[in-house]
Amino acid sequence: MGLPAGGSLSLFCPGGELGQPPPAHMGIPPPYQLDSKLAAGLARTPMYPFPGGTYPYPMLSPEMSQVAASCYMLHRHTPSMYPISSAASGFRSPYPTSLPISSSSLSSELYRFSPTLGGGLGLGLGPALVPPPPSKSDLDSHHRYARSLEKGSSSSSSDKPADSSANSNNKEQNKKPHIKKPLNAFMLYMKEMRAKVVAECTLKESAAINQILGRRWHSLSREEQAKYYEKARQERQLHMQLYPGWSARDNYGYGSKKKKRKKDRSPAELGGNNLKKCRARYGLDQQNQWCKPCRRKKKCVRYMEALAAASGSVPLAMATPQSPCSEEDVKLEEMSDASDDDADTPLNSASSPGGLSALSSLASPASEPPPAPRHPVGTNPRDANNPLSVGQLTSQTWPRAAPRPPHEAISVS
DNA sequence: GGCCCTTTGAAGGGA
DNA sequence: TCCCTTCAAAGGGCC
Repeated sequence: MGLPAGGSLSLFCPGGELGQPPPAHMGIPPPYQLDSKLAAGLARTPMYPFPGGTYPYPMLSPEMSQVAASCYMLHRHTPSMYPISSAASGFRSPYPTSLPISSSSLSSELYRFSPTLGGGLGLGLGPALVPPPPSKSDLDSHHRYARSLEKGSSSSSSDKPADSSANSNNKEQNKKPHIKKPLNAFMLYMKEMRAKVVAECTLKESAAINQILGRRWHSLSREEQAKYYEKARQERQLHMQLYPGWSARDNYGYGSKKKKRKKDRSPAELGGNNLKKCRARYGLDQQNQWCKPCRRKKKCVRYMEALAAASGSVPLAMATPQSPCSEEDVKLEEMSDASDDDADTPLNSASSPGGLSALSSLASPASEPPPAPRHPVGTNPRDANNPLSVGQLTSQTWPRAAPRPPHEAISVS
């Protein structure tokens, strides 16, 4: 593919073309430089194994997927980012009354505003479309907020912001509407593509859907990603205009207790092997067993927790293994698996035949065998007898239209 | 009922 | 400067 002017090719990515998104202050779409952080991030191994595939729908070719995605973008409203609430919900509208927002058509308590709405304050991001009904999470969070307004400081800890030990904080929260963060590029992409993925798959679990979307995001071309980065940049700009004093920090602890999911991992997850970092514990050929921070070349969670000699066990609860919803996703999974390891790690390493067991073992404590994946009969892409098996599929060409370079590895120094 | 899961990216604070 | 944490969306799963 062509290289944008002034750009540089990324060293490696599962999609082969990815790089680092531009800094927030840059108004230009990528060329994204791939730094080590991103490279490590790209090497993530999804926590949801995708052992089997159900292909209930005719699959779009990658090209068609992209076309469909583009069409989708053209015709579907990009839901607004920022909630505006009715009086019934107990929220104040966070929007200036001068904003060209019409909520007359809203059927819900929530209204989401987007730069795309009505031309988006001249940003021209897209057509004005009817906002979608509130999502479950919207309702969850906003109900939480509404409850917090009602309950005040007498609510349970789970209803209070983690840093709201003081009533003053609560009062402050009561006064402030919740202004949501502007969506980043990937979130915008997810919003657009989620419905399509859901339609293609039998999956409905968002966690699984998000994994697919994450893979597809990596498989997007730079230009395609650039569209979303640009959208996100404009969203942020608009958000800054609307809420000059707003900080993402304002939302910390909003509506619920502080989340510390990642850090709460316990020794059980450590596999019982304590004071060794993942690299030393599992070796380079079993990087799929590494904790995420190690994969990202960051501090080893397991090591740190072992150091802290944390007690209690909170094994990472894994959701039911889901199926990739397309051959493309199967292949993306393969690529991702491969990218998790360095170049010296074969696609199907001995430690992780097919990669799935490794994924599962990553998800579960080493001492516990992962739950058997549920494969619809004949749909397991790992099944050699399956015409859609990975073995069959990986002999085919890369799904994307653009030719994919062979895997290039980022050396782990 | 409400948090968790999962994904990437942005942002802010701390070291 | 790097690292860590939180939050954006989404909705089924699970306690």
